[in-house]
This record gives sequence, structure tokens and C-alpha cells, in this order.
Amino acid sequence: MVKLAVVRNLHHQVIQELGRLIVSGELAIGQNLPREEVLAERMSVSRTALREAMKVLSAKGLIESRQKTGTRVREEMYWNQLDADVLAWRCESMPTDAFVEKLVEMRELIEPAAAAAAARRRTDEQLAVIESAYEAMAAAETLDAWAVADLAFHEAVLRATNNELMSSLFSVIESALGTYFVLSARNSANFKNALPQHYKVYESIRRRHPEVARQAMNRMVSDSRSNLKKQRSR
Amino acid sequence: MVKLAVVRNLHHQVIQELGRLIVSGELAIGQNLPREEVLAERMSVSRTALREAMKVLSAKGLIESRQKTGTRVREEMYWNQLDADVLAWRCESMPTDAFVEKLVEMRELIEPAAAAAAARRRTDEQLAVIESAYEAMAAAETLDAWAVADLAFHEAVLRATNNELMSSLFSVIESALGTYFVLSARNSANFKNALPQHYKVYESIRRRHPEVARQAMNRMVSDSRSNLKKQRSR
DNA sequence: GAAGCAGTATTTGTAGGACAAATACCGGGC
DNA sequence: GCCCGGTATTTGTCCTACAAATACTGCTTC
Repeated sequence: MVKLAVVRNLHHQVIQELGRLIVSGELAIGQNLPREEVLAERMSVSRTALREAMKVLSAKGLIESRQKTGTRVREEMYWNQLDADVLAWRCESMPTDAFVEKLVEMRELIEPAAAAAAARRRTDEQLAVIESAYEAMAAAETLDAWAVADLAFHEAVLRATNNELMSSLFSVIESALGTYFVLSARNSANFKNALPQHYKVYESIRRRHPEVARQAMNRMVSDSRSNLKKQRSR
Repeated sequence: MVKLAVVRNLHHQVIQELGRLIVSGELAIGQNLPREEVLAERMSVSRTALREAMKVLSAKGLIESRQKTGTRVREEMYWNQLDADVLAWRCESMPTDAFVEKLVEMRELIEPAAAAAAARRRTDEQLAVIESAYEAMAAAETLDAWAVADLAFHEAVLRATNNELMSSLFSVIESALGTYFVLSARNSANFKNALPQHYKVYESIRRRHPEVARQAMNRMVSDSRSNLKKQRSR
């Protein structure tokens, strides 16, 4: 995956650089960073730019600054684990398997609940979006087209929950998972196997049957998980 | 609840003030903020301090700055909904009922899954923490003591999942919910009613029975929900 | 009259210096 | 040995100046 917009502006670069260093553990927890003046010079930016970056990292819970004491890396329990940047940095640095496991667990937690909530609260417009995503999946002839439509389907279901916390959580998890593989990691031969299950999810949301929707989605994600296992063990 | 550390430093105040304005909708979405120089003067801070605050808000997805165009409020879909500050600002500004509903929904989503995961992956030490929290609940003689032990119990279960994403999500949701009421909103007469259920959760985590733990926790949260309804309709 | 192009003005981005405020640390006095 | 005040160090805040990007204006040209 190519990085888009690698260079936005200076403090953004500094944020990324320091963030990576901290999350990867190269800057140990509890350790003091060099004083601002020194660090700024070492990174060849002005103190102004450095400080703007540090305020952001501080807001993410990664560091803590106090006068005279300096700036130090905070304990992991204070990190905003659900921050998209923090998650991305972890994906880059952590031994993948353990972390992917956690991400997948979160996804498996959200999706069935989302399907149930969508069945309860979806509007007709939202249902229409889900339906058209389903139709795009049915019409897909390439793995790529399928993957795009699949993602759209899941996103539409999440939107239809009318709970922005849920959809936000999904998108954070999803983008982190995207680092490793696409949502539906299927091989090109059988990529359309999951279509009937998607139909069941759609249908039960249409008929406003929360529990049916939950179970259908549940089967989907556990199938998807076992598919992943197969794929990764190859 | 009294605000601790109301004044940490200037940019923190600016962050809070602007964040509130944006999330409450007083600064409309898409609207341009005054240019930095003007806004800084209007808030009686230096441009430097204002900018440090804006970088943080920008990292939270609330605003977006571009040269020549200026800074404008981004659409809600880009906001980091799971950011603790953003959540707190919403709690302050939103008509409560709808939002509380969403928060509760998230909690009900996490906890049973967490109980199941804890049953699968808890260490003996983590189990011991859960047990002692349970014992504190059993020993509680006041509503306050009960509430503290109850929170400790749930936190211990979350920790025992060994999935920091899950416990992080819980703590974010929980602190937002705390704005409205304590975890177990029970009246003083029957506050110990839920004790046997907590025992079931503990016991099934001890015996490593994920599905039993999930169901037990499920009953607990749905009981707690109906209790809440009763309480709020009074 | 329309289309393209260059110049200009405006706004954020970056730099660097100066001082304020907080506070850990050291040293002196009791 | 303990307390207390001074001092040095580090972040916090303010200010000014300029760089870079880019929307807009108006001119030129076909």
C-alpha cells in the first residue's frame, strides 16, 4: 500500500516520527525526551513546529510535559488505543499475529450487534443503500469489484445503526485491519461464496428482525475468520 | 462531579473552548473560523497558543486548515467520535436521552463479549483481581462501597480479556456515561440484588466457560438497563 | 466575448528570539 | 538533621518576521 500525502506539513511529519518511535518502544515508557530546544534541532525543525506536534501527541495520551521536569513517555494504559494514528503505529511495529487477533476480535464483536441494531432502527433510505451494495456484490465479476462492494455493504449496515459510535469504531478497526488484508480475504475461486449469507443479513434487516440479522452476521464473520486462518496458514 | 484541574494551561483551555463550540454546533459545520490572528486576539491568547490548540482539534478531526482558504469545521463523519474529549463535549451539549441510549448500547455490546474473552484468556492473577472485587461487593454495606467495588469488578473483567482495545473502549464509554449516572444505578434498598449474577460471571470465568460467562453478563446488563429505565422514569 | 495566464493578495506554515512561570535541586541556616 | 529560600532548568506564552501555498483578479490574446 502506497502512502498517500506522505508530506502534509512539518508538524505532521514530526507527529508521525515521534509517534512511531514511542509506540514501537524505541522511546521507552517513562523515559524523558530531550528538551524541546535540543530535540527540535536534532529533528531539524523549529521549536514551534515541534511543540505543535507534541501537543497532539500529548492529546493522544502518549506523552506528558511539565515544566522543569521535561517531557516523558506515558504508560501504555494512558494511550488513546482507539486513536487511528496510535492504531496505525502499532500495526507497523507490533508482532502482527497477536495484534491482528485483537483487531479481529473487535470486528467480530461489532458487526453482529450492528446488524441487529440496523434491523431495529434503519430508515428506508439506509436500507436502499444496503440493497444497492448487495446488488453490486451480486454483480461483481472480479475479486476487486467484490471487495469494494463488500466493504460498502458492511459500511452501509454500520451506518444504518444510526449509532455513530458504532460506525466510528468499525471504521477505525477496519482501517487498521486493512494494513494486513482486505476485509473478505477470499481466494479468487470462491470469492462469491458468501453472497447468500449477505442476502440473509440484508433480508433480515429489511424485515426488521434483529436477532435473525445478528445470527446471520455472526455466521458470516466466523466463516470469514476461518477463511482467514486457512489463507494465512498457506 | 467537580472538574479537577480546570486550568491546566492556555492551549488546553482553548482546546476545550473551541471543542465545545464545535461539538455543540455553535460553530456550524463547514463554517470558516476567523483567521488565526483575529481569533487569537478575540480569545486573548497569542497566535502560538491558538495554533497549538488548533493542531489538537485538527488531530481529533474537528477542523481542517489550509493555506489561503483558512480553517473550517469538518463534517461530523470525520470527527473522532471515540475520543474522550469529543465524547465529553457531546455529553455536555446533546439532548441527553438519544445519546445516552447510544452509549448504553455500546456498553451492552462490550461487556458480554469481554466476559467471554476473559473466560478464555484470563491469567490466574487477573482472576484473583476479579475475585477480590467480587468479595468487596459482597462485603459492601453502603451504596457507595458497592458502586466502587462494582466498577472495579467490571474493570477487572475487561482487563482480563488481555485486549487493550476492549478495555480502552470500555473506559471511554464508561467515563462518558459517568457524566449521567453511576454504573449500577440501583436504589439503596435493593443494591445487592445483582450479587448472585456477579458470582455467576466470576465463576464461569474461573472455570473458563466463555459462553456461560457471556450469558451471565448479558443478563446482568439487561437487568441493569431495565433498572435504569425504572429509575429514569421516576 | 471567452479562455488562458500571470500577478497579487491573503491565509496558514515555519522559524527564532525573548521573557514568564513553575519547580526540582542545592546549599545555608537553625 | 530538618527546614527554608534561592537558583537553575525546562516548558509555557508571546511576538515578529518571513516562506509557501493558493484563490482571485485582471490582463492579454485569440
